[in-house]
Amino acid sequence: MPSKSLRRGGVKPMSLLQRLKRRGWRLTSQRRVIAEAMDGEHVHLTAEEVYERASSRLPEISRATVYNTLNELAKLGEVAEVSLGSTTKRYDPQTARRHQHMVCERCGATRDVHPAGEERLSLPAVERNRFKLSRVEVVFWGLCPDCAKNAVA
Amino acid sequence: MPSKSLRRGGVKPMSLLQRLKRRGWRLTSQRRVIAEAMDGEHVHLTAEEVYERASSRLPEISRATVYNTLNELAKLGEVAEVSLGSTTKRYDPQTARRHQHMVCERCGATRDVHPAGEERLSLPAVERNRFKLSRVEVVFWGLCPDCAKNAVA
DNA sequence: TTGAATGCAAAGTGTTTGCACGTGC
DNA sequence: GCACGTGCAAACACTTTGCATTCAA
Repeated sequence: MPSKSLRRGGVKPMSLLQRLKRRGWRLTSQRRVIAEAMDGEHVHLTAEEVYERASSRLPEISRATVYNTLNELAKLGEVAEVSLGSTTKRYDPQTARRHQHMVCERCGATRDVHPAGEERLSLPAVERNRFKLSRVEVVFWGLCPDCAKNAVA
Repeated sequence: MPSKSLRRGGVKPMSLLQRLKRRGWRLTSQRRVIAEAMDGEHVHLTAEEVYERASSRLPEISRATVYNTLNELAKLGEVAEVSLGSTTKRYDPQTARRHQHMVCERCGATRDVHPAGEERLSLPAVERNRFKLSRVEVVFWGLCPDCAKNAVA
């Protein structure tokens, strides 16, 4: 029986670590635990959260290394910096598959969403104001099931 | 001859200051210069930029007052906090008319855009994952005319 | 008059950086 | 071996806060 990700019609994407190895990225233990800490779907950690996860596996790691590494990964395009409401940066390792985000206004829970290829990059000429558009970022806001339940009161 | 904003079919919106007076907001000189500093279309200032503009008119104003006031205006819903890439908050006084943003990836120039009422709040049920959606935020990224010109190289 | 707003300075987050030391390739 | 990564601590950028003073209503 095929795995869920295969059933959805795609090829299972490489892990972040695999992608970095393939690039010939110089692989230290610090970089490995960072890459492992932030991999997965629906994962959008802050630098501090990456640090917590990484240092539970490698206690001598420093915050500076986490910050440096996250910046480098972002520059390489292997993770994406996302805002999602707060001013604290979050990092999204899902760069292979174009997607958007859905965020709970109450608790901040965030999920990746994959709309059916609709979002066109078009804008009426008057509004476009001679900008050359390259991408559009979409965030859906609402209440997650748990918060919606408790919000009835 | 009607003004441009009238020709576009809308009623000219009240200024931020007018809206605050109507609310019976306690009006100090500091609050007045802050409201005047950040009003207008396509205006998305940082707190520091508001402070600069305000203190050029009222040199004794303090940053703390600017920050306190911006937070209060945001809580009242009279300005919106927007992120737009950087980790520094920006403040948008255009709360009357629902709109989105278009940002230059190179220089950060930001314009309000008003799409033709398309953005539906729908998402396939599978993707919606039982979230109760309330709004969608859209940011168009690209190059402004000036940066597009210089980017040919 | 009085509760609310202000200014100052200190403290609190989140992030970057200079430099000596350590290490993967 | 050496270029590059790491750790530390200090610096930096942005924002919030405690408290005494001032002021709009």
